[in-house]
Amino acid sequence: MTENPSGQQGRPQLSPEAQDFLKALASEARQQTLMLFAGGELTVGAVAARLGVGQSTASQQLAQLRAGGLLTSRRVGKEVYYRVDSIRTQQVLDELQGYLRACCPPTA
Amino acid sequence: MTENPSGQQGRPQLSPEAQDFLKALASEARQQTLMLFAGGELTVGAVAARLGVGQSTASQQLAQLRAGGLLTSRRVGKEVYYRVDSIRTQQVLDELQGYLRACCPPTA
DNA sequence: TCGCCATTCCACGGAATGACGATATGTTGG
DNA sequence: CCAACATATCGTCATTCCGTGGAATGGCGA
Repeated sequence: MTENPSGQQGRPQLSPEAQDFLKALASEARQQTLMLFAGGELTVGAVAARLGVGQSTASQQLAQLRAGGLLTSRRVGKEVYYRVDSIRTQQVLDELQGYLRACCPPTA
Repeated sequence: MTENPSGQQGRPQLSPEAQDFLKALASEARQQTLMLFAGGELTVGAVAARLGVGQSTASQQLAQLRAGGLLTSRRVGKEVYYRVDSIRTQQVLDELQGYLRACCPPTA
């Protein structure tokens, strides 16, 4: 259990999205996946092909990145295009920065 | 494995420290641990007591947070005091921000 | 309606993580 | 030097995570 048996400790003040953001980026595989989007939009199939992984794997990774606010998706026909969500990414990053300042004031 | 047979995709451009930073913060338990330091310095024993975990567990968590650039340590007698490393934390955060901008230009 | 693409769920192995106890390292005091 | 204390490290075990392939579901278009 990564759990807290006594449950006495308070919970983190980070939003669930920020939690997912960190988890999404903490994986080297997902960092690489994210880099694929430097060129623009990509479909699930395209990502799977470039990474050399199964289609369901790609779909899951993309879902995690989307949950973390790093990607958005848009359905075009039968295909779904993913792309970077710069705005939300920046927002979460700002939240993170605020969290770190709150927890650890640059005092002495 | 997380390997890439084709080896075409480069490795992540994030520094090892930034990697550790993300991994350290991706854990809810370590987020809580970090919050303990809002008040100032703490020894390993104090952290273990407050978290209600074993001494070795606390030591390892603190080591991970230190590896990620979030904490520094200072030895006083037989005790080791940990505290937040605001400067390095900010540096890593900046690197992260740069990485995200690089991978995902706010194009269209 | 049929076929395609994507998503979701399943169960499975392997790798990584987290916590613990025991032990090693290091430091202070007697 | 030795004993006692605080920390670090090591070995082990349980749990979680990751990626896979396969199958079922849903949406959309021909």
